[in-house]
Amino acid sequence: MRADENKDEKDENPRWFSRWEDQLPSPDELMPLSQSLITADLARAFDLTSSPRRSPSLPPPSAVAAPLPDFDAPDLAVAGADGADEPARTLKRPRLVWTPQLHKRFVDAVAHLGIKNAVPKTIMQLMSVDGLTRENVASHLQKYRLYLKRMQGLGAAGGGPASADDQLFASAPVPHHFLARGPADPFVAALQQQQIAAAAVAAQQHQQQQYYQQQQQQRHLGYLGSPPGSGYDRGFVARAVPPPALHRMVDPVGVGAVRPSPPQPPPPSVGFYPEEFETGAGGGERRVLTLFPTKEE
DNA sequence: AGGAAAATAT
DNA sequence: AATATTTTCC
Repeated sequence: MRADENKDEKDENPRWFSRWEDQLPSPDELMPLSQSLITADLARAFDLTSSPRRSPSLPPPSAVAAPLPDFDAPDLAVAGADGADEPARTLKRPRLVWTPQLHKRFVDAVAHLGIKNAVPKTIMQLMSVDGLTRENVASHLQKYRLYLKRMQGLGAAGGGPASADDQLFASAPVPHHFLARGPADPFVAALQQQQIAAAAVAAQQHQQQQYYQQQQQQRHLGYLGSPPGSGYDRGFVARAVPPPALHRMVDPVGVGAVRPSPPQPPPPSVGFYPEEFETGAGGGERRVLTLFPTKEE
């Protein structure tokens, strides 16, 4: 089920490189971005204990621009400390959980690729998240597009807060270019604001939730993650660890609504996207792209 | 491969 | 029961 993961290809214009450096390097986002989706279980199953963080066959940057920062893969399950091991039996790929961080990265990738090249494969390559498959991305992209579509519908009507439901998507500011034709609509602007605002909250909540989940799961697995209160946001990528059999969790807090003014979320700096986006290829094309060919751009 | 729909798992 | 993610089909 996992024959080809990252077989890089070739073409990419060194041109964007220059730009990338200008846009991506948001201290906040670049640093913590990469992550390894290879769970400890999986790694073990393959006897890859040493864990060369990177994909063995990860080819030279010449092919896939690697503007996305390198990282320090936070191994989520590093048991072995006090005799707790994880069942590596489950060789099935655990469900990928799209954390706000991951999604952010996804959006970044799409944004910087320009709709033109924003297809599953390229996106995946750009994200360069170990273990991420094309399918994962394709699927997410599908959903994301749907989300954007819905969002476009809102426009300047009497629509209230776009969609407070898609917490995940709300966790990442949608680059304006993604919205087909969205001049300086005050509403759109406001909407963006909301998104951004919600982003922080969403991320936080999601974070908490995730944390909670992990706690539960880990508890079952027998190992503890990072201690609360300190640097809890470690593993950005969380795989749904195949639970033993029982687990029933209902969010203790109302994670369903994102409107009450939270007593503590000082909206951190959410990165914005510069308004670039040109099909830098060939030479001359310079039109604003809209995410997908849903329209006729 | 990409995209959309159907199937599942949570 | 509703979603989030995966798998299948075109």
